Amino acid sequence: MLDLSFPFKISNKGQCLSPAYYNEGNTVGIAKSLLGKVLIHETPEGLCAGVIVETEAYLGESDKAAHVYNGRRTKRTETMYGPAGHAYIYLCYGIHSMLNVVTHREGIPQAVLIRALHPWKGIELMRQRRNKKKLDASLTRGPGSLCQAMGIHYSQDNTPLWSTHLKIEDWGLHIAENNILSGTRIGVAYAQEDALRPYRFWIKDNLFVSKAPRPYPLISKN
DNA sequence: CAAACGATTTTCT
DNA sequence: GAAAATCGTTTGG
Repeated sequence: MLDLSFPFKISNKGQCLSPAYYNEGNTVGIAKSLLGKVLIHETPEGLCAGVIVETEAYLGESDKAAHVYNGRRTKRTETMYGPAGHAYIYLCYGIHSMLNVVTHREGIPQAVLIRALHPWKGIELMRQRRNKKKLDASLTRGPGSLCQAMGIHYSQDNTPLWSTHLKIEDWGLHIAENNILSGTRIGVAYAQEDALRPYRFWIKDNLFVSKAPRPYPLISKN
C-alpha cells in the first residue's frame, strides 16, 4: 500500500514569494530553492495547494533545450522575455498545460519548469479534476498532470505569481542540500549536449517525483 | 498555406 | 514496451 501521507513539517503561516525572489539572476539556484515552496491556486471550485518537489531549469537563448534557443522570441515565448516571477504556461502536445516560473529580468528569457508537487490542500478537488477513482502518486506527478490537478490552464499564461488566486508561498520548509538530487532533464533528447546537463532537481525519495525514462542521474562535470 | 513537431500522458498489448 | 491522442506554434515552400 502506497503511503501518500504528507511528509513535511509545515509552519502555521505562509509568506508569498516576492518579485525580488525571482529576480536574482540565478536560475539554477531558484530551481533548487523552489523545492519545498508551496504552489497555490484558488478558483471558484475551491483552493488547491501542493509542495514543489521537482523542477527543471531552462537557461535562455544558449540552451538548446529551451523554447527560446537561438533567440526564438515569438508570440508564445514572449512571456519568458518578460518580468521575473510571471508564470510562463504553454500548451504541450495539444493537450497538456505546462507551468514555468520566469527567473530573470526582462529581456533575459530563463525559466524553471515545475515538474511535480506533493499535494497538500484540495486533494479531493484534484482527484476530481484528474478523473481518478483512487488516489495515487500519478495525481500530481509530471508537469501536465500537476497543472490538470491544480486547475492551471495555458490561458493563464503571464500571470504574476503573487496574484491573489495563483501564487507561490514559503511555509518554512527547508530542504537540506543533501536531500536535493539532480540529473538530466526529461524529454529533451533532441537538445544534443545540453540534454546531458544536470538541470533537473528533486527532493530525494519523494513519492511524487517523476520516474526517469532513462538511467540517471547522468553526472556530468560542469 | 501546408506540414512537422513537441519541456507529455494514457491506454492498449 | 509501443502507440495514440490532439492542437497551437513554428518553419518551410
